[in-house]
Amino acid sequence: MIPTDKKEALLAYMEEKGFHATRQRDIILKEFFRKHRHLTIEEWLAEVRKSDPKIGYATVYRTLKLLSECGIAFKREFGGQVRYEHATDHHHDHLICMRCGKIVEFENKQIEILQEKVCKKYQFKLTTHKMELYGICRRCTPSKK
Amino acid sequence: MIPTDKKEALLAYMEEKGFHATRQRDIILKEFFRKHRHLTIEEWLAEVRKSDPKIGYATVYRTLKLLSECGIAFKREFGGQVRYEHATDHHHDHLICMRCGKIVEFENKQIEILQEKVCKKYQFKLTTHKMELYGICRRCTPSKK
DNA sequence: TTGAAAATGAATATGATTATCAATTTCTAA
DNA sequence: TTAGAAATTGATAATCATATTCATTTTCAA
Repeated sequence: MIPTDKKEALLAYMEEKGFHATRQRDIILKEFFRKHRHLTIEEWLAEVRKSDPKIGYATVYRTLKLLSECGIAFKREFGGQVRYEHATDHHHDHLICMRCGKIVEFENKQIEILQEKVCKKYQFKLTTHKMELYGICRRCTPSKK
Repeated sequence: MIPTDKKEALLAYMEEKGFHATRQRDIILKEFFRKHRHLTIEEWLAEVRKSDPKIGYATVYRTLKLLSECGIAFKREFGGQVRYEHATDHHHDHLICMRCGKIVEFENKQIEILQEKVCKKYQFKLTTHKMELYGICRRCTPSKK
């Protein structure tokens, strides 16, 4: 369920920092990998509490931060809401349905090449970017019958 | 100083809504057009208070919201900070220097065409998008001498 | 097993934004 | 011009998401 390499990365990071393994962190890690989604902290908290209703708000905050520090999670911000998603080794952006909230990850090398071009034009050295496409997904589009 | 058409747009909007003209709104509008920048509310407040130190926080919030409602300003969000910029008739995105905070507006039709393509691929109907390129501007790049 | 260090979770603090409300200002209509 | 209804202001309080504090509990190395 939990990818071995991710688990090891976390343990190595905790070892290095002198952090302790705890029941709560185990639960949160397990729940994090059970869902392949881009959930808000509120939503992750709800998931985690299905396993242990006593887990606190702050612990979820702290543990998601920990997961992003050791490269297991990415912290994202869509429309003012912080979300944590599974880290990937390739860069990707997001397509968001404004009606149902569905989020699709996509990659487009051509766009990234053009972004580099824009930066060159303005003499900027590109470090990172943020791109979100907002629209209406197929399921939310009224059919034309 | 204040573009006539913008001033008229605001007056028409206020007329329609039954809003009153006030000294504070005049000052804020004037200051808004004095600066061609993407300032935060905090920063606009500071500008406005140079003309009238008694103007309150809430008034600036409300008036910038008013300006965006009638199409004079655009509300933006960079890195968790809300900013208000001059409205333009063409869509544009932003290039942001991570060191000095310099913001450059740019337009790139090719990227927008590719964004449409991505949406088509995932069967989304594109409504709007958000793209920010973060980097280091020329002035902030150490020269290689 | 023990004690130092870290983690938890409840509560509180913070920072940005929004709402409340009494006092003031604007504007319409007589 | 003026009265009064409606809107605005600005100080303050409320809200919301996130971060911090701290006493208690847990972990882990010796």
